[in-house]
Amino acid sequence: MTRTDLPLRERKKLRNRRLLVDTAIELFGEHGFDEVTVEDLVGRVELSPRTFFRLFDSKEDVVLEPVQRLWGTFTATIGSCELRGPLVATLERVLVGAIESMDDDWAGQFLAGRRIAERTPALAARELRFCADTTVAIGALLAGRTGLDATDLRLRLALEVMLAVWHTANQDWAVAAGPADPEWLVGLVRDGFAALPEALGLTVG
Amino acid sequence: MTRTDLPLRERKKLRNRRLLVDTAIELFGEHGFDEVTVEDLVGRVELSPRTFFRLFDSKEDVVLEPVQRLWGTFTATIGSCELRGPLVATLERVLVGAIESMDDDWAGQFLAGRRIAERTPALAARELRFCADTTVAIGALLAGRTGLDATDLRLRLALEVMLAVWHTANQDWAVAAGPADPEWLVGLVRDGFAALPEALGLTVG
DNA sequence: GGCCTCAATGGCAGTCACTGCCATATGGCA
DNA sequence: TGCCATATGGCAGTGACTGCCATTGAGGCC
Repeated sequence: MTRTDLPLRERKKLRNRRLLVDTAIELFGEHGFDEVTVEDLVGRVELSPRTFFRLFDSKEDVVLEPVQRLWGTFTATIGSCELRGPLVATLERVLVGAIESMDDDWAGQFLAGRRIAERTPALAARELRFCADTTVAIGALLAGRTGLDATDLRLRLALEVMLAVWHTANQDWAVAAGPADPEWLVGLVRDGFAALPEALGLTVG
Repeated sequence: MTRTDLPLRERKKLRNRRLLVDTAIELFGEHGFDEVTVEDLVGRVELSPRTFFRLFDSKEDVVLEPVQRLWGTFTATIGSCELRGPLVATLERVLVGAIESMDDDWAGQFLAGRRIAERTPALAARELRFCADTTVAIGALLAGRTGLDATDLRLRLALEVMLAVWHTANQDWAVAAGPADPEWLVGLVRDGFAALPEALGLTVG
């Protein structure tokens, strides 16, 4: 029944990681990120603080694990995806694909983490950095595959614009009520990309 | 000769702030952000650590003071600027205007701070958050002035796109050699906005 | 000048995230 | 079973940051 493709030690480690993520999101969501210490958290899952910091680089990272998962698969996909049509369209396709390929429990964790991040500036900052770091990596990958220079302004702008859409979609998803539905997020991402031309042409006053 | 429009006590406070910013950028630039403690820093300017944390919210903030100054004037301007033509064009105009209205020593400090931030993840994250926070404030301001809903997708996208351009311009400015020239940055910002259509249409493969 | 008020500062003790070091325990394997 | 590699725990230490209280010094009033 249980997967045995990994040695017991690895599975134990992964189990502890998952347990910490679940418990952290639950505790932080209920009492607030700053009100729960690492010691509180590891006490709940019978681990030592020292071990926590071997499994995660920081207290923030445990909440942003779903974010890392998403961008990890995004980066993995971008290296082998089909490059057809406008680059922005490709980015949209890969992003949507990455969202749809996530585990069933990803959406709930991601959304819960995002709501915690919204009332915790330090977390919000860290999340922004994850996205920014990823775009740099993606830029290098794409430059290699397309023959463009990694410093090409258009390439970097296209990536930053993808982030722009991603951020707006995220905001709207976090606000939306109801259960965490990744397809809802996909719709918001699509809406964002579709609204780009109109946003650039928007005239006021 | 010296400005006397402020009481002595206020001037002293401001002088200490400026002194701390200057010294911090110098020390962090030479030895690295993580290698210089707050105690090291305040030792150089004969202040207590306790006072440092009353003048700045965090160790990071002292480096990002130029960033705050820029976005502060940007926000101040956006409340009273002329709203004509496409919103994105207005944002470009106000951003350029804000850069050009900075003090003479702003460019050097900003650039030095940016180069420190590039090799200090925590600083980069904080800087991203400043920008993100500002866009939220700007969004609310613009929504009030234009009659748009603050949650309007096109409005938020336009703001995020401005950030996209800003980030690329920043990267290029930090890489560029030579003395810190704000007009050079203005040119990069203009280039970024101008390249947006091409970036969105960019086709590869 | 002398005095009073209040903001700015300094010092101190404490919390908490995070790290290096060493001892211990436990899975993997012959 | 016994050996080795790795994971874990405990401990002591660093450094950012805060609350509290005593002290200093600016600004106004007589």
